[in-house]
Amino acid sequence: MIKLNDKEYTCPIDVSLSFVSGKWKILILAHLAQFEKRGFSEIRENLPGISEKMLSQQLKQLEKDHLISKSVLSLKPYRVEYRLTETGKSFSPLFSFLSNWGMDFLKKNGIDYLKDQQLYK
Amino acid sequence: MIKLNDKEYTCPIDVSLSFVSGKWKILILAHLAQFEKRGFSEIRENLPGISEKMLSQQLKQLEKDHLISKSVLSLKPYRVEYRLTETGKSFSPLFSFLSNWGMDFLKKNGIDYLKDQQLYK
DNA sequence: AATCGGGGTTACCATTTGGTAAGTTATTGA
DNA sequence: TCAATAACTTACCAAATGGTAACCCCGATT
Repeated sequence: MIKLNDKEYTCPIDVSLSFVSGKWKILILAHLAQFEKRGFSEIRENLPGISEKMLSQQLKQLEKDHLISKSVLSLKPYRVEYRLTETGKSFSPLFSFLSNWGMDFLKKNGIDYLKDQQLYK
Repeated sequence: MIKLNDKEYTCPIDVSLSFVSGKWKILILAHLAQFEKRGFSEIRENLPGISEKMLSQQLKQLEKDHLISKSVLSLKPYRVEYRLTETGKSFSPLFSFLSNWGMDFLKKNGIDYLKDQQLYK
């Protein structure tokens, strides 16, 4: 067992997973990898089905883990901006692998995601 | 939204994640990627903390999703062997990325996993 | 004055996930 | 004969996760 910050990990993969596991984390990170900077509602609109509570929770955890950073653009009215940190960006190969794997799988099942993308509005 | 087999996915990444999300799945797959073929107890011993119930559940799901295959070597006594299918093997880049990312992170935190491995018996 | 949009929080509840412990069948070794 | 090992299953319970809905402030638009 590996011990770090009072937590135990069975192996390095376990360490990595502790950052990105959670129902929406990878999806949020991948979105930010694509768009550079996004507001709360922009992220929400890109993840059909996520509730504001969930989004808020996951963003907080990602921020705590230093994978994303939040800038408050103005207090009144309250406007924010989320973006990946360097640590967050270091997961990019993960997002592209998962995205490519998923597109491959879809293709084998008769769905051409890239071609049909306009259908998924 | 992408529809496949009565389920909905927000994007290709979501499709990929549906196969490998779950507390122990990636760890089990990565172990099988390393060892080719393993019995039930061999896997369990490699994942400190997993219960037999969990291992049994996760193996069943992985088998149902065709990421691993199970061979029954003998009925009396009951002996089995698990290994990755070709689909399972196609996730290998994922395992190596996560493993390398984890080792990098550990190194930045003063832990040299490769060097200290013998300590983690 | 009322509504919309941005960016949230809170309370409550249901579902899912995970943990513990015990039981099962069968063989091998001391 | 007793214990250990392999490969599970089952029952019961606790904790974590996730969903719904309502509520908050604030400013701009209609």
